[in-house]
Amino acid sequence: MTAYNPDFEEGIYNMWEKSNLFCPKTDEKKENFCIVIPPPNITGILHIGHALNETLQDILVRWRRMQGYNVLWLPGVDHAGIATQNVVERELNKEGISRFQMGREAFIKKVWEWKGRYEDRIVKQIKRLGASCDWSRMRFTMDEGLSRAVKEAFVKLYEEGLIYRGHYIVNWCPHCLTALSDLEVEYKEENGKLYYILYPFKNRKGGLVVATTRPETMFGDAAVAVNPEDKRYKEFVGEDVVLPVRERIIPVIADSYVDTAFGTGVLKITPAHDANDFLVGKRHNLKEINVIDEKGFMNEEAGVFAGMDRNTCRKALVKKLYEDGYLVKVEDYEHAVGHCYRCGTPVEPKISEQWFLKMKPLAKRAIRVVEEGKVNFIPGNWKNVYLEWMNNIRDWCISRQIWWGHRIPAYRCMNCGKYNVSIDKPERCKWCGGRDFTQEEDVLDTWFSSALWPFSTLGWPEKTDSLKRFYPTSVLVTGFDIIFFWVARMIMMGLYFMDDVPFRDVYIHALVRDEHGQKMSKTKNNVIDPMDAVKKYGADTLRFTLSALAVQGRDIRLSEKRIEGYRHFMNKIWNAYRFIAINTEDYVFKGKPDSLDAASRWIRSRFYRTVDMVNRHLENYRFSSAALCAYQFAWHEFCDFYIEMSKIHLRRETERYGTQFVLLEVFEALLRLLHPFIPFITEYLWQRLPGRKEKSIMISSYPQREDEYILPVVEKEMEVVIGFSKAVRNIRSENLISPSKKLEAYFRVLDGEIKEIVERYKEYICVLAGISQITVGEDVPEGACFSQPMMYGDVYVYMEGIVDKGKEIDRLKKQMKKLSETMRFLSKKLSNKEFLSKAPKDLVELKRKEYSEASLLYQKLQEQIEKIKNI
RNA sequence: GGGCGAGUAGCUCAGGGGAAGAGCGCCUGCCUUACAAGCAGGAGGUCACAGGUUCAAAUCCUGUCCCGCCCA
Repeated sequence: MTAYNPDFEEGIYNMWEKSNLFCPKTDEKKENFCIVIPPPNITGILHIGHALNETLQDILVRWRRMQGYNVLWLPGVDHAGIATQNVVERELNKEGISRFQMGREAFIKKVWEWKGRYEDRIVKQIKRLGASCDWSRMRFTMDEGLSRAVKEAFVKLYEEGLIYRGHYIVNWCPHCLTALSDLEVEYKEENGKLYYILYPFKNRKGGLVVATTRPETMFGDAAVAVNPEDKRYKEFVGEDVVLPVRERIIPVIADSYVDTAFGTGVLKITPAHDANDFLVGKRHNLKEINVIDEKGFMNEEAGVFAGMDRNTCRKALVKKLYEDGYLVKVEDYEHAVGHCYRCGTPVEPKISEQWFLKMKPLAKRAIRVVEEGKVNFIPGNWKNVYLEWMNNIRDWCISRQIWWGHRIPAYRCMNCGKYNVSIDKPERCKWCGGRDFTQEEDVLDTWFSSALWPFSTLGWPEKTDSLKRFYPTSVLVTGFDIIFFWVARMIMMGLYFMDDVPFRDVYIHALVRDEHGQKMSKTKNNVIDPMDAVKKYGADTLRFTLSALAVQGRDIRLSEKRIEGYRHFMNKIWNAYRFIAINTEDYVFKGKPDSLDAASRWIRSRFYRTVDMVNRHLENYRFSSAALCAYQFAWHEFCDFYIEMSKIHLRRETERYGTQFVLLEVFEALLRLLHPFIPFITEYLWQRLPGRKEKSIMISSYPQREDEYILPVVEKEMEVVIGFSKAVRNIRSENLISPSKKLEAYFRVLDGEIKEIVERYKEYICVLAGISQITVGEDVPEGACFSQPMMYGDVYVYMEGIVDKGKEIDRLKKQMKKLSETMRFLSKKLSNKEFLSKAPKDLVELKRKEYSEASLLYQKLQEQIEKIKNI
């Protein structure tokens, strides 16, 4: 097969899995390396962001495993409370069934069925990407162990006074019918209206005009407020006004919260339907009048408007206000409106009883560990984002009025009505001794269980070996969108329950966008489904593309063309293998070769330099640099030059073995170097190389810097060889000389050392440049020649009469132009006294040398032009 | 309103004080027995703008303009 075809990928994965290669060894002495996967939601299928996330983790995990670490990559999925409940509900609605008809228990059963289906699907997809997770440790946020951990955590936090139940205004989603945390609300700019409404005084003429974006909440107004400093309204503070339409009497109060510049400087205060008003209400002891029900409909407080939904009511009410003469004016007004991040419905601030987790005490330490570098964000700028949020953190509303999730372990005594919080249902009420309980209906925010993930998955609250061994984990790889939702909360919980950070590094990767920088979304129809890409190009190709694009601090713009481009790299490796296989059919291992040709020593040297760079890049999470560095070596050094040069030595009996040896040696090591990025093809080809010791490349060792193989002298010599070859190639191409035409070349070399190198490696140059014969001398050759002056020496190619004198002169003149620009720049520099005195000495020397070289080349070009003219 | 990031070749992006780099695209020539998913060569950029620091700025500083994201 001459072209790469990734059909073998699935077979390779099965082999790994069957051979148990993903599980950590029990070797106590080895250093541990552990990653817990950011658990994908069970709502649907894997998207390209997951593919990036899994790829980067797998690169780290495979790399460390090969380096000899005791590696655990622990997989799992998240129950994703509201999101999952919504998708399952939508499915049921299609069949005309509502979850309320089914009842809680039957509905939960349905969701578990869904979970089973989608977990399987997601796991299959993660496997298809090549992820080397230890599947025997697969966890689910609602499995038995994790449920136990959640209860344990809740009870402890409650007992220590960090969890409390409170009467508070929260963000309420009228569609999902649940409270949301502050983080789960997305603000979007909307073109609304600002309504100016007259509230007449009760005891005097006139009234106050308030400005509001939400007139329909006025039925819940408890006061109107002005700023105490506002001279315009000072005299009215303490007066009463009459609420239009409802004709309820409410006071005028003064509160510094009021912005004098907003609207008229008079605000209506609706404590039950606005978070800020709620606080004002608390300060002034105002009544909290709820006028909108949980589904967003007006209740009886709205009088004739009762039963309308929020928006219908607004329209009807505005009309009524207008008719009755209360509506002063309406302005267009752009403002941010909060929407439920799961369903997009505008949230309704609502007063209710909820469970909260106090954040300030937990945040304190979580801030310190990041400031002190015990947790390290990469790239570092995310540290500021994290700290900024943590320093302004507010209590976390953790209860949700949904069915799918961890039911809160709080039991209300039917006798005294108080809560007993405990892991299991209590025998007796600790307040009154009652025996009859009902468990709290609410469930916990999904992120509550996710916050425990790095230790709950390792067995907490049991003191397991795994926990001892792998906590703190080594690194968390995730996207910036969940730094607050998840990363921050894990750090707080880890510190609280484990008394140590959950991970030492947090690598924050980019968002994958489409080629135009747009977020991928189904509605825009610009999604690249990772599984489609895998089917079409292979998982290796997708992985390599993603890692090559995974640059720190910038979003990834992915296009199919890009993926296709990197498939060519797989093909290149595939064909390099074919070349080696064809040329080592007779190879039998006979020990280390006694001596090696220069090309072989050179490629080894280049390889180990590459190895060093790749390792350093990976240590710093520079995935893109690491991948591209290996790519550059594999394609542009190993294939472009070494394979070409090896052809000479393979032909000679005495040298054949040594070259075969190094071809195999370096290629085998190159496969190991590339394995974390492209695990399938490297394994597939590695299995086909002779003389392997291990069962799989996965558990072979990762290449590391080997100083004894790095040979600067050989590298320097090969540089000369490549330089001469390129000069000839340039002449050939520029003069449209067919590649099949063998050329005779004359190299004019004055430097003895260079002359010696050229003489010694003539063959390489011949093969690389398509030359039949090279003559080396010191004189300028006679006859018609194309020329290419270089610092090492000048290259001349004989031609029977220069076909197009003008063209050749143009080519040389173009080079002269470049040189003269260089010379002008350098001479300016070198005539600057300050440069000569202040710049580093060796730099000045270097510039001097560059100048003399440039002028020498310039002169040579001029002479050659003259010569051609005279032919 | 506050913060963060970005502006470099036609496109996507590296680089981060000593005169510009890659991939893709483009142009030219080649099926040279590993690879046409390839090989060889080439064109293409006052590094957003304006100041400043420096012998030297794409790179550091200040400001401006655009773009994106986060928070309020």
